[in-house]
Amino acid sequence: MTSSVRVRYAPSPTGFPHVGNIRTAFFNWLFARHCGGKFIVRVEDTDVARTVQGALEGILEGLRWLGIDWDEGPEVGGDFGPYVQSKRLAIYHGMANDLVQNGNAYYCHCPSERLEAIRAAQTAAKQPPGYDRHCRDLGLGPEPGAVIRYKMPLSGRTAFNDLIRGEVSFDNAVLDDFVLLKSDGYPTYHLANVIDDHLMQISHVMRAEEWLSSTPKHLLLYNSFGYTPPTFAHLPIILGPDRAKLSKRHGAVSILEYRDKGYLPEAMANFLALLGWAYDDKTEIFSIKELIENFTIERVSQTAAIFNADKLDWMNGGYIRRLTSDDFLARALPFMKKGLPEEVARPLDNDYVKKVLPLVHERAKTLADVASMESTWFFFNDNIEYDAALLIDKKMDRRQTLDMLETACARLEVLEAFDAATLEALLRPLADEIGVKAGQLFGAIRTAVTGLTATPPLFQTMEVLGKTTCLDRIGKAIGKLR
RNA sequence: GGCGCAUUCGUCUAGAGGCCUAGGACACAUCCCUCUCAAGGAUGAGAUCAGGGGUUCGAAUCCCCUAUGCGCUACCA
Repeated sequence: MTSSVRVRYAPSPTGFPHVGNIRTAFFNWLFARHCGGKFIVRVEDTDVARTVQGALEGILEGLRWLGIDWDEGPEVGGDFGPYVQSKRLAIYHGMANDLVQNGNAYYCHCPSERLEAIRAAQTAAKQPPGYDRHCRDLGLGPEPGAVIRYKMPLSGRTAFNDLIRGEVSFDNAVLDDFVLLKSDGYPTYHLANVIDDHLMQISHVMRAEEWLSSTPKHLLLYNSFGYTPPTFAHLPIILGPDRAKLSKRHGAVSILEYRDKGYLPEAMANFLALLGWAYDDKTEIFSIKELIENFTIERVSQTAAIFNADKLDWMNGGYIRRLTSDDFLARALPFMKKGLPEEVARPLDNDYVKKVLPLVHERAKTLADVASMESTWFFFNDNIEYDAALLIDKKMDRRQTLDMLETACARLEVLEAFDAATLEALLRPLADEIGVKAGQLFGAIRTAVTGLTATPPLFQTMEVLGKTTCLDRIGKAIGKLR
């Protein structure tokens, strides 16, 4: 299917790949793939001061991790390049000059001190802020330190139909004579964005809601250039639990942090898709393929959404459980290797690790959980520490527990095989024989052998731990009780 | 302050005039399963659809006002 749909994700390399940003990229990508159109990545590095080294790499890495590929952009090129704005400066200069020539823009020589002064005066007088258009009709020319400003119409209304919000309109009178070309020779977002979206033949501009207010500026610019504007769709933003814009103090906000914490890309994609989009009143689990099939802008919500970390955990756990054991093993292994601390067990025995991992498979909410103290340390660390009181069941006393453990230990010692089935066949009847509940016997052994009260199934755990280790640890528990 | 956008269970949402005594999911509670923890199953609590006016035989759904939240109001994007 061919389509004239061309959408773009236009990140500024000023920081890490924020989940809100990546979600915007994802919606654009889903839309492009759904329509059989093109998805373009364009780097908007026009703020020299805020550009940070390596930020772009992180953003692209975040995209790749989620499975988002791009048809044109950095690394892959394309017919409308370069896809980095700092390499397109000549284009912006030419276009800005044209605007000055035909009277739609003008040079402004006002120094920043003056701008600050008028802003201060406006705030003091409770006046609406904005440039006072001092240089608008002075017919000034270029000069070091000068900027080019757009000559905003003083009356009229600019309206457009947003695919998500419907009819939106603004009075031109409230709009500023905004800067098009900065004094350092770089364009502002407004200028570069409009020119590039046109030159790259972008059909739909899907961006965060914070851009809604500047859309009339863009529309006016398209008009001044004689361009046909694209269709706009302003996406709801993502908020933190306190309803404030999602930021670092809410915890992880970089998509790569989620990767490093052991979230699966397919779970993350599914979760992100549901932040501002819904298919129907019940379906929640979508593969990437299903997302592409079903994604439409009409079903994007217009309300800001709070990032619900609990639900992400739930979803991630579900995706982890649905992994085949081989797949789980392959994905969890690196987390096991880098997650366990030096003092616990080095070097790691691969065969042994492979026996441990299946036991935590259905219990893990994230891949990193496989290396947590509460889940697997006892498999690798012989110096397990715990309170002896944990050995004793609520309805039993120290003496009874001691006798029970001693009996069990003696029976275990003479066992030839030490697999789960054999252990269960021995221990379950033993509880009856001693006259305690199975849970009471198993509980004491569990604590003796793991130091914990919540673990994977006891017999499988003991099988992996092995006879020597189990007997040794039960022996120590007996010592604690004496 | 001005302008703009938004407002359904704590959270994510379904709902496009009668199907809604508002459905699903997360979280929560209780129960079942069970060697613990998970997982799974069942049940429950939880929203007078921000408030107030209209329009209509009938409104969560349409209109107006108010409130609240958020965004923009930079030579940042």
